[in-house]
Amino acid sequence: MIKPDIVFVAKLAGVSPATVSRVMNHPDLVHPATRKKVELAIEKSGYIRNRAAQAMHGKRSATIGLVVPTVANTIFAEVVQAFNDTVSAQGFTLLLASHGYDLDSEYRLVRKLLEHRVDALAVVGLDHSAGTFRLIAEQRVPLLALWNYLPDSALPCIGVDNREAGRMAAEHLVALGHRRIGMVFPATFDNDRARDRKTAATAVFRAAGIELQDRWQVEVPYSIAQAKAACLELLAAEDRPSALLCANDVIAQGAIYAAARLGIAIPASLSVIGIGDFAGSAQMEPALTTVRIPAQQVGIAAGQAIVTAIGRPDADFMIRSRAELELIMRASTGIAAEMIRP
Amino acid sequence: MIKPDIVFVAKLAGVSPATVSRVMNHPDLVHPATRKKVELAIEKSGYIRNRAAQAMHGKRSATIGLVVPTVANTIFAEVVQAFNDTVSAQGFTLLLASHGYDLDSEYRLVRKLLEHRVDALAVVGLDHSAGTFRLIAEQRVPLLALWNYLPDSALPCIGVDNREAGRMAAEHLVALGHRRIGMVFPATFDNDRARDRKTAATAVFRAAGIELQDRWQVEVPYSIAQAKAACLELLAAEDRPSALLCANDVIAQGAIYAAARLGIAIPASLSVIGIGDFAGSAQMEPALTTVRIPAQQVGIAAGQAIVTAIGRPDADFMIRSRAELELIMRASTGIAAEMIRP
DNA sequence: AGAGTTAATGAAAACATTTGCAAGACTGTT
DNA sequence: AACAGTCTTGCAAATGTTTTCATTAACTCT
Repeated sequence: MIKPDIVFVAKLAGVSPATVSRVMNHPDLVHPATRKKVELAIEKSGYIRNRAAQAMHGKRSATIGLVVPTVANTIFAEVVQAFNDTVSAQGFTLLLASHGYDLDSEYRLVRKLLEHRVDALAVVGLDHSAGTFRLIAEQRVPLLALWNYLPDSALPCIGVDNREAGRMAAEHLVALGHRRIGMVFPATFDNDRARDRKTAATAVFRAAGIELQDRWQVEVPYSIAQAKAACLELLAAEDRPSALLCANDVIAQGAIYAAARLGIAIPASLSVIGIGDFAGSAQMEPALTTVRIPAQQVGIAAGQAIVTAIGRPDADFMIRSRAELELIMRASTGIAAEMIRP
Repeated sequence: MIKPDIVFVAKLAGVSPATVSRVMNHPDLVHPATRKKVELAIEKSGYIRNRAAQAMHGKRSATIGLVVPTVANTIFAEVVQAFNDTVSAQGFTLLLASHGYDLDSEYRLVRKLLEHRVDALAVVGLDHSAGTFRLIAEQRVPLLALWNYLPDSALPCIGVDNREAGRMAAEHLVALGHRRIGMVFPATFDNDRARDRKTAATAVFRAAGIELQDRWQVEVPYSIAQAKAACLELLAAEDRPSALLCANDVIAQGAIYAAARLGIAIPASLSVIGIGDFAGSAQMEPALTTVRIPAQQVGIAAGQAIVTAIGRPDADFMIRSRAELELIMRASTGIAAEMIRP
C-alpha cells in the first residue's frame, strides 16, 4: 500500500493528472460530471494533496508565519487566536515561532520561516534587527507588524499607538490627583511597546510637574509572580507611592495581589492601572482599571490585511491601521488620598 | 534580481548543486575547503534553501503539527510554549491549529496539516473522531496525545491521568470535612479531560456518602468571566455549598472572584479548589489550592518523544508517560465550618 | 448544415531539491 | 612505481504538482 499521488487518483478516475489538479484548484473549469468522478476517486483512494509539491511549483504554500515574543502568557493569546482563526478560515495554516523577547533569536526564526516559503509574515512590534529586515526585503514576502501602530512606521502595521496608551494611563492618574507615582515596567531594550508606553507616561508626569522617585521605578519581566514579588517589596516600605502605573495587565495583576497581601486598600490607599484589558482583568476583585487594547479586533484586521496582501503579489504592501484605545475605569483606581479634604 | 537557487549558489562556488546540497545536509561528506567555499557562496548570495522542494523529495518537511482546542487562554499556553521551544531547538517548526473544542473541526485541521506533510502530529487529549484516526493511520505519521495519560490508551500519550486529578481534588475536600459540594465544569461532550475529572470526583463523593445537589452543579465554558457570573448566581443563593470543585484553575479563579465580590470569606465560609496550577494561581489572594499539572515538563517530554519518533520512521511509535500530579495546598481551602466544634 | 465559438481535457515542461551510482583524486603500502 | 583502498565530487534520475498550449468535442447562429 503506497500513498496515493495525483496520478494514482487520475488513473482511478480515468482522467489525466491535470484534470485532478484542476478539480482541486479551479473546480469551475471542469465538467460537473468529471468533477464528480474525480472527487469520488479522491475520496476512495484517501488521497491527500501535497502542499510541498504545490509550493515548489511557485504557487502558494498556504502558510503564514507568525513570530511572537512568547505564547506563555495572556498577553498575546487573544491576538494570536483571532489572527489564526481569520487566516485559517481563508485556507492558510499558521507557522508559529516565539523568541522570548530576543531580537537576535528572532532573526533565526524568520530565516527558518522563510525556508518554508511562507506566503507572508507577521511579527509583533516595529523593532527588529537590521538582518531581519534585509532578509524579508530580499525574499519579497509581505511583512506586517502586529500590535503596534505608528503613523510613520517603516512597516505596514496594525495595532495601537503605545505612546497614546502610556499617555492615557498617566493622564488618568494625574487627573485623580496622584503625585507620588511608581512605574512597574519590563526591560525596554528589545521591546518597543514597553518603551513607548514608558516614555509617553514619563512625559505626562513631567509636564504635570510630578517628579518620579527612582525608588518607585521597578523593572520586572511580564510575569505575575515576579511582578507581585517586586511590588511586595516596593509597597512594604514606609514611604510608598499612592499610585502604580503598570506596563500591562499582567504586571498590574501582580501589583494588586501584592497590595491585597499587605492589606493595602485599593483604591482607598493605592491606585493601580494597567494596559491591555486582558481576559480576566474585568473580573478581578477589585476590577482593574486599564487602557483597553482591542486584541481581537487587531487580530482579525491583521489576518484580513495579510490575506489581501498575499492576493496582490505585485502591488507594494502598505497599510497603517490604528485601533482605538479606550480608558476603562474600574475599581482599582481612585482619587489620591491627599486630595480628599476632610 | 532573481532569487538565488541551489544551482546559482553552486555556480558561484564553482561546484555542482549536489555538493551544495551535501554541505547543508551532510556536511561531513564534503572536504572542509570545499565546504568553506560553498558556505561563503551561500552567505554572499543570500540563498535561503527551499524546504518545500526538500519535503517533496520525500525527506523531512521539518515541521510538526500541533492541534489544540484553543490558545486564547492560560490553559495550554505553558505546554505549547515548552513543546515549541523543545522541537524548535531540534530544527523543527510548529504548524499550529486550534479547533475550539469541536472534534469535527479538528478533523479538517488535521487534514490540512497532513497536506503540509508534517513529520509528526501532536494533539490534546485522547478523544478524537474516527475520521481523524483513520486519516493519520493512513498517512503513517507519528501521532502523540498531549496532556492526557491513560495506561491503556490507544495512542502514545504524555500527560497526566485526569481521573487521578479529579480524585485528588475531591479527596482533599472530603478530608477537610466538606459535604455540601458544588462542581463547576465545562460541557464534557468533546472534552475527555473534563469528563475524566468529573466522573472520578463524583465517584469519590459517592463513596464518601456525599450526595451531590443538582442545584450546585454548574456548566460553564473555560472562561473567567462566565465562571464568575455563574458562581455569583450559585453563591448568592441562601443555601450554598461549602466547597467548590472547579474543572480547572481558570474556572476556580472566576469562583474566587465571585466569592470576593459577595464578601464570602475564603476559606472560612467557602473552599475553592482548582486543577492545573496555571501561572498566577499561586499569586492570587487568597492563593489557590489546586492539583498541579506539570505543564512545562509535559511539553518538554512530548517534544522530545516526538522528535525521537521522527528519527525512527520504521519502528512503531508507542510511549505512555505519566507525569506526576501534586496537590498544592494553599489558602483557598480550609476545614468545613460545620466540622469546627465550638 | 456549415462555420465560428466556446468548453473540456490531455501532454509535457517546469519547479528546487536529494541521492544512488560511478568516476576521479588522493593516501599509504609494498 | 603500481596497487588497493578511501575520500570527494559530479551526473542524472526522481519527487508531486501546476500551468501553458494544443487538441478535440460540443454548442450556437444564420
